[in-house]
Amino acid sequence: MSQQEVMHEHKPARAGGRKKGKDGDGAERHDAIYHTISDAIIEHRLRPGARLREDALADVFGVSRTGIRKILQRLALEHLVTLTPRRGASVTRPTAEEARDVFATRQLVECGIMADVARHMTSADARVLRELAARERKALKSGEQSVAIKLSAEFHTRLARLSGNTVIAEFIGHLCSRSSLILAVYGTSGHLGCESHDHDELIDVLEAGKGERATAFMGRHLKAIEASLSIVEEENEAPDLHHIFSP
Amino acid sequence: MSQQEVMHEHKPARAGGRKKGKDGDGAERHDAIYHTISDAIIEHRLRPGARLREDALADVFGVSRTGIRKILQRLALEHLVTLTPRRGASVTRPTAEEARDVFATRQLVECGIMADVARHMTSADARVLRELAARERKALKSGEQSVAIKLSAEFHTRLARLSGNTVIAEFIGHLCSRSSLILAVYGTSGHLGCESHDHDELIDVLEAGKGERATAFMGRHLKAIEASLSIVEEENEAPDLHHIFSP
DNA sequence: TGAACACCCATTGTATACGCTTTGATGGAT
DNA sequence: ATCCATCAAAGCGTATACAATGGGTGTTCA
Repeated sequence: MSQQEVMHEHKPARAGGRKKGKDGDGAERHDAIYHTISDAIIEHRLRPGARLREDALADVFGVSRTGIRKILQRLALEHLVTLTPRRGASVTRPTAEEARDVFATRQLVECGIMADVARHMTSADARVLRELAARERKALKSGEQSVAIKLSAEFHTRLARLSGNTVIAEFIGHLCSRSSLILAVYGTSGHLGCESHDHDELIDVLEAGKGERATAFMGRHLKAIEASLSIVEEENEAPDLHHIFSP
Repeated sequence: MSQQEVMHEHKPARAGGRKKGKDGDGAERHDAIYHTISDAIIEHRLRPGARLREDALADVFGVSRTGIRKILQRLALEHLVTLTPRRGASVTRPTAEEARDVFATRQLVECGIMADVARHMTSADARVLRELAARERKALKSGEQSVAIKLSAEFHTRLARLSGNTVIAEFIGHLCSRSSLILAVYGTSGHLGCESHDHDELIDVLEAGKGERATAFMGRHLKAIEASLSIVEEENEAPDLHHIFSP
């Protein structure tokens, strides 16, 4: 019900296209839709469990179901949405096990690239990252959790890209997206995501070229995030109506 | 070509279908096709660069292009095929950089899970893995490189699954598939893939619970594989004809 | 009154048709 | 003779139509 407002930018169709009026930009259009939906999920404007009906999305974005299906499949392969055979798509609700595995994996890979990142980081890179961290802090302070969460994921993703290893950077990007989902389900309302100044400190250490210290710092940082969650198996599917309404 | 007989029943669709027999297997059918194509790529029966035309595949497998497109997209997201906008699909030809990144990543993650694998491995697991290793050695000896390559990838993938971390295991599976492609492009005809007895030795160490030694062993193992390749940037697409013909 | 069955609707799965882009060829002009 | 332009064909991109399934609801019988 609340996911409706996500798609405000209706779809002025492709009327205005330049030169080749047609939809030469069709591919880009799909990519844009993908990012719109993806962002909405990462920012928790589409909560886990939310259903994503194909023709609803189709006419919101002004494309046919064919294109939407393609996008949903892509999201499914990234584990952001779950495709149940005859039931359609819905935003993935990560299990406790998945949550633990994702963070264990992040611990391994994000720590593992810190040395490389420290080696490659330029002052320009540091500036961009600090800018991100600043925006994140500001969003956090002004209560815009959605924005803060997305910025945090983007920070980690960009950081990974500095390792120079495209393969692992892409993977870390996916892990960060999934982490946003995990925060949505298992996050305690108190503090969410990364501590305010952790990211800034991390940049300092990295810019100083201290790879080993950065590795340790990232390890603590991720552990802190995970510790702030309450990852407990909730009574899945067909749950606890009894438990809810009994007292 | 053994899949031909599958397709003669062109698409009487589900006309005559026995009651529900129907396409409860529709999804499974697509999955089967996916694995068929995927295996063909991993086994080098479809070499990098090979074009995969949609309607050709469609009528080979007796489904419509719609289903094929879905499968090709999935393969594309796993980097096994490359989708060029108006030109269709072709088996990915990994770049040298990609090859290096894949192996660097494998070094990090596969070594990183050895401790967990050593902890979880049961004698039953060891038996299964030894069986795989034996089949791989046999295939290698009898000159069936295709089979050996696939078995090697499967060995590493199964091993990763023993870590208990589904997320990282899936990732490693993808990396192994991509490695098969890399072998196809950069492999020197001499020896390919894993040394004959490496896998057996690794199982011994793991079964003995020596996590650290297993980590080191895996590190050497992967390094040996990478060293057996000749990863050099080949003049990619429309390259340096100038450079080639100038002197 | 409760449970089971049947029907209907909502929604996905699949195929096909059409349009556009690109590639390769052929013919004409310089 | 070579180069360029126009045209034809082939293959991908998108939309739409149709079939089938599963769930929800209403009704009926015990």
